[in-house]
Amino acid sequence: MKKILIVEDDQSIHNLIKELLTEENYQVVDAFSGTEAIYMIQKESPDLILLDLMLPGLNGEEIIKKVREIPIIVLSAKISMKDKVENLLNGAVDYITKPFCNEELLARIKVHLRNSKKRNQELSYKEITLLNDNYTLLVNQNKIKLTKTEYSIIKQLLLNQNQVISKNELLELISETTEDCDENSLKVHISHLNKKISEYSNHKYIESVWGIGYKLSD
Amino acid sequence: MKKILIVEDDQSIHNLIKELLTEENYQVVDAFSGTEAIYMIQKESPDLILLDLMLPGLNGEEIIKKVREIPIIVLSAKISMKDKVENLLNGAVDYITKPFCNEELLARIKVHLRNSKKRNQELSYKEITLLNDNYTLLVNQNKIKLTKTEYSIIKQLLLNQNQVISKNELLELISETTEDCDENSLKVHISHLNKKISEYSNHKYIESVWGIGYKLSD
DNA sequence: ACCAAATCTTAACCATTTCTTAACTGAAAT
DNA sequence: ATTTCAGTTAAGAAATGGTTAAGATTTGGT
Repeated sequence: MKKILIVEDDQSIHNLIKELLTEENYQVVDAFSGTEAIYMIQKESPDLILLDLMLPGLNGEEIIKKVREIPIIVLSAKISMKDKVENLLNGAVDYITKPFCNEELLARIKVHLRNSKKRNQELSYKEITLLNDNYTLLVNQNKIKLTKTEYSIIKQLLLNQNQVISKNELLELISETTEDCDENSLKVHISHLNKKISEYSNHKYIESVWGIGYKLSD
Repeated sequence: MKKILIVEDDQSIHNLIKELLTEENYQVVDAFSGTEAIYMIQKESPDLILLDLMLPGLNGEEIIKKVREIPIIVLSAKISMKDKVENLLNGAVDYITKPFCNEELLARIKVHLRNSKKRNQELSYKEITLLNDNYTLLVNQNKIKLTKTEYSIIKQLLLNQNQVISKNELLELISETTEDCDENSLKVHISHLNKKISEYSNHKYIESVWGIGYKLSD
């Protein structure tokens, strides 16, 4: 049974959605403010989030930027194209304008739950494992805290284990989270990652492919 | 660079989208009918498909049912909720109604490309195999690291197994990656390649064709 | 709204890899 | 035999990668 977090401060809309989802056999978790949403995400780790944008506490946009692992569908009365595009680019997987049709909402939820199967698997390679809830990397069972950039990089490498990831590809990925990142920066991040990993392993993990990019070493 | 297949029979809409995507640095592949779409999917294995529903040949709905691995965004003038919901449930990842806003289309494309993972195919000839996107050549199962120039050369030869590749052709190819490469350079690169391969094989692979260029030897 | 801490970028330096140049040797064509 | 092209090798040039530290920016807590 899939768990869905509803983040919506308007009581009547909230209940409407909750009823709809419950009828469809989803497990529903509630949040009525931005801060409560953050708390519930950590506590319940839902499979999908329905997110209103205008919230007390923390607004929706900031939640989108924070949350990387869980698909977020924005439900908003804001119909401006700028809002829509911005939120999609920032990390939302879908944007539905209110008022919406129940069937469409359910269909879109199903679409994004279909994909989330892949997302929730633990990523491992040899002695390292990336934990998907927080920014933690296990190296021979030792926990290492990663920054979000380091996390993005190692995740991308783990997702494509036998491929070289070009520097540009990595940069694009990173610039989703941090602006203004060039090859120089990337070098530094990779260096940090290798240093952190090497504390608990003799194996060199991230290998450069000269002039192209990086890959996990064999 | 991501490859996107546009399936749309209306010439003007097709071109409009193609222009938009090309500007954004996507590689575009075209299909103007359902049957052509199926053919291009197999031949080109695009990373994403933009699909019009009303098509000559095979209609869009059937394509959605056939294709499982590649994300499909439906572009349709059909605005009925029934159509929308049905296609989403059948396997499309998104549904955009025409006329659409360019920015929204681009944003939604990005969303669905975020999730998609490209697969790497291999190029083989006798005992050698080029692991694509890995810059590694297998010779009798022994891994050999290639530089990007060596990779470009051997890849081109493997792509045209029974043809002689002229020196100029190879030079043009190489100058994409490194400037200032002349015939002398090319000689050296070929020599390096042959040397590397010969470590694990008695067979001579790259053969010169006097005055013309090179080919894979029989 | 402020300050402290964490994180990211910039820049400099050095090490390493790859590329080109060039000289020499060997092979093919006329 | 001579000329032209190919293959090999070594050395120097050029480009890229790794490391580090400092300054800038962002984040988090009070």
